[in-house]
Amino acid sequence: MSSSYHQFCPVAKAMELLDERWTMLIVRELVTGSQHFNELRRGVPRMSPTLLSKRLHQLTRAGIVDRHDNSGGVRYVLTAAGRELYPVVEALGAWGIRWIGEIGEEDLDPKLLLWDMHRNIDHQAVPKERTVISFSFPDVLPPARYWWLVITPEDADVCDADPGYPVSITITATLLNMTRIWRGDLSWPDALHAAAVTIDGPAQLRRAVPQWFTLSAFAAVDRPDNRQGRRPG
Amino acid sequence: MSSSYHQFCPVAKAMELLDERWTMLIVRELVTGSQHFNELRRGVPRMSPTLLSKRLHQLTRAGIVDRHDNSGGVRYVLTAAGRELYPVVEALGAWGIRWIGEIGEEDLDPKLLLWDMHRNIDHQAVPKERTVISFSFPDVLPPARYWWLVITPEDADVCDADPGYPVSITITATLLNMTRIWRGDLSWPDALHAAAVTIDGPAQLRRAVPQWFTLSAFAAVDRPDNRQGRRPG
DNA sequence: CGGTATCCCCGTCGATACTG
DNA sequence: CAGTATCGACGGGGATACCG
Repeated sequence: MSSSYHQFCPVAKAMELLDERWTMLIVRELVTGSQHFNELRRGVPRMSPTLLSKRLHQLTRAGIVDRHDNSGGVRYVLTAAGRELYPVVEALGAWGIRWIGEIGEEDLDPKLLLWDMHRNIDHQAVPKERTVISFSFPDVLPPARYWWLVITPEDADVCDADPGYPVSITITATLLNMTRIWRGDLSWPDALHAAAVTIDGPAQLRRAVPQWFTLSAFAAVDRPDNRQGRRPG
Repeated sequence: MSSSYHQFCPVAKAMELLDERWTMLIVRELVTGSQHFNELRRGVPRMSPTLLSKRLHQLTRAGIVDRHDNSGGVRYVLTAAGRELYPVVEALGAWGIRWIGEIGEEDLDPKLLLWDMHRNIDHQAVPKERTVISFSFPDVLPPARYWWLVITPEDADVCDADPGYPVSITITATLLNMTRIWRGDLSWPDALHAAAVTIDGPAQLRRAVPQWFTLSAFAAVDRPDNRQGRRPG
């Protein structure tokens, strides 16, 4: 229970509910479409389950989230009030991508990156057959260096072990560069031209890869001044 | 120093800087135009000076605020990055006013209310001569029951003691109702009609009073469903 | 899958007093 | 006016283990 600011200002009243650590990130996850407890956890892996549980209770009491216990598992769903937090998340993200360009070593996480990417695949753009993308992050120590994305027209799965299917495309990049592409700090064309990322596989697929991913929702936000944004085209 | 979320998501990076207690309220004050330390304090009176000082340092280090030490006193001014937090404050306030209609006894503060009102006077609408408005909050215990607003074409001052000038207008309302008017939860016409507020003074001035105040920036936000908003006209 | 229980540390914050 | 100094309590939240 966060304490009150003792102010009638609506900004203060809103922040009483939202300024606690992790809360906005949970809202972000819910806005993104996660609903199940363990699904939410994947979006905030460094949060303890106890604390996540507590926050979900708080958000429920605040009328931002509804807990549905239908058969099929428990689902946390945004209420009308919760859905209207979208502009807040949007404004925060747009500001963050514009003004916090430097992301540290500590902020990088291949699992989180793959988890984000798998949620933002343009299934229209991917081949009808099962497509397996192998990711290699040469700068990451072996347990987390190799990842696979298994994409079908209906679904996408993240694997941290070789799923066994033939690999269609291999993407090699430092974790930072792959993250920068995802965030829109670096465009695919620029990255390929500078050899910041390498795509291996049949030429036809290789050229198509950038179309497969809808990048971060904030990738398209304009950057201040001359900072690198997504290149048109 | 707030700790990191260890996430590359721009929402997380933004909240690392903004999710600490009081921080967004200071940004709100800066956006509103306050610049001097003790001026900022008036907007967040329950914050200790130590903590305000700490937050201002943090915001400065984060590149959100610049500290100007020109002669004329120290001024805290938003940087370009800081100014761009306006949409965040706006989104938070709009959400808050829509979804947090209940404000408790604890959130009411005549000093804060008068401080807000004095910053939002339409000097075009107020008579050319010095205008003194006396406020009376019958439900508030005497030390804080009576307030005065001394308005000139250039300036407006809040007084907690009779400034001595002849009073032009007396406004009487419970602190809650005056606050609800200020927030746009209750319109002037509705409040007057329901006798939730009383305006005493010359008829000509009485009718003009509602024009003198630009209400809270969030007063005009639409309310969900049938909740009371500002009445057109 | 969907959480609770427990433990303990350390940082945050509030309160108050004081200074250039 | 523009802050610092100091101090203590509390509770937030991280870690880990465990349960239905």
